Amino acid sequence: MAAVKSQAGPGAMQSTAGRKKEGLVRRCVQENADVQKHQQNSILQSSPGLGEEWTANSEQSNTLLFLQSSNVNLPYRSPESVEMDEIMAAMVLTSLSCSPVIQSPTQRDPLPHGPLDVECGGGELSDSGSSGYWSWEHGSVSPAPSPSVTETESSMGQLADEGLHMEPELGARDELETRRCKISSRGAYRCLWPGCGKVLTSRVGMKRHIRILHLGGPEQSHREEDFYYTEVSSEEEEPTPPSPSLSLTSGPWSSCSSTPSQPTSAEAPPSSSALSQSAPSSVWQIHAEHLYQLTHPCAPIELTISPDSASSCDWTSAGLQLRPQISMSRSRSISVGEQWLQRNSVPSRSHTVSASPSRGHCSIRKGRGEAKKCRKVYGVERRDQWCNACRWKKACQRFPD
DNA sequence: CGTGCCGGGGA
DNA sequence: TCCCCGGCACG
Repeated sequence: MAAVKSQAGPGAMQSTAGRKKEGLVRRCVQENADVQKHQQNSILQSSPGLGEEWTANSEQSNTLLFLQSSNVNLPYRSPESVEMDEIMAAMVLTSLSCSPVIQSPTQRDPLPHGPLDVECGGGELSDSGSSGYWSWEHGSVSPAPSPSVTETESSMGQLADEGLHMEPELGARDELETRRCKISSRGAYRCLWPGCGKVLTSRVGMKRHIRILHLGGPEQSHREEDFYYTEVSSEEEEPTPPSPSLSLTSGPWSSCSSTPSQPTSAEAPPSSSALSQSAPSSVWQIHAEHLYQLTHPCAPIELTISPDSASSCDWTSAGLQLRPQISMSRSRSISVGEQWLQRNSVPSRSHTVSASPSRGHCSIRKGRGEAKKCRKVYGVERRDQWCNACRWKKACQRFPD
C-alpha cells in the first residue's frame, strides 16, 4: 500500500505526454503487483503435503512469478522485489534451458536435484516445458543463458528498465519464433478444443480439423484455428510437468469456475487416440480452459485475494500475467489467439470454453481512487496548472492512484 | 451531481 | 502528436 503510493511520486511528476498510456496501464497493474504477489505466496505456501514434488515445482513457480512481473508491472514494484524476481527468473530460465552446471545454487530455494532430470535432462533440451526462450540456440555458448548470477544482478537495473517495455512483446514474439523453429522439426499438434484432445502431426491437418469440426465452418479467420491447437513435441509432453502449473492454478480456478464443467475429468476426449496422452491432453485442456477463463474478466482469480480493489482491471491484467505461464507449458499461438479471442469474444461456438460473460459488463474502468487529482487540488479555475492528462481529461499523471 | 477518465475525433 | 470533449462510471 504505502509502497504503491510512494512510487507514484517522482515518476508521475514529470508529466510528459509520452507517459500517458503507461500511466494508465500502471494503475491497473500496480494494484495487481501486490495482489498477485500475495496470491503467489499464498498459493505457494498453501500447498500442504507435496513434499518433494513441490520442491520440484517451485522452480516453475518462480518462473511464473517472473513472467508475471516481467509482463507489465515492473515499474511499480519495489526495486528489491523486482530484483529478486529478475534474479530468480534469470536463474530459472538459465537452469531450465541449459545444462545444470550453470546454475548456481545460491539464492535458489528449491533443491537442485531430482527434478532436473525430469525437466531438463529428459527432453532434448529443456526448452520445451520452459518457454523455450533461449534454449533453442543450443549453441553451447549462446549469449543468452550464460550470464552468471552476479552478472545478472549487476545489470539488473538496466534490465528492469528495458525489460519493462520490451519484454512482454519481445518475449512473446520470441517465444513464438522459437517455437516455430523447434516445432517445425518435429512435433505434433494438439487440439485444444475442450473435449477434444486430438493430436495430429500436421499443422494443416490440425487447422482443418479445428475449422471443420469445431469452428464448424470452412472459412473463419485463420488465426482462429491457430488458437485452438497447440504444438507439442512428443517428448515434451511427458516431461512437461503438469503438476506445477496445475497445482498452482487449479486451486483458485476450480473454485471460481462459473464454468459449467471442469473439463479435466468431466470431458474426456471422445476419441482419444493415444492413451498415453490422455493425461497430458487433459492438462492441455485445462490450460486452454484457463486461458479462456483468464480472458474473461469474470473469471475467478481474485477469489484468493482481496476483493476490494479488484476491478475489471485486475482481471484483465491477471489474465495477462498468467498468460506466460501457459505458453510456458507449451501452448502456442496464445497471444495471437487470445487477442483474437478478446476481440471477437468467441461468439456462438462457445462450449465450455465460453464461460464468457459478455465482456461488455466488465468494463475496463477502474474504481476511482481517492487520490486528489489536479482538478481537486488546483480547482477548475486553475486549470492551466493541471497536468496535461487532467487537462485532456485523461488519467491524471501527477496524482495517480 | 461532481469527478475521473475512456474513447473518439479534430487540427 | 497535441488537444479537446462527449459520455459514462463511480462515489
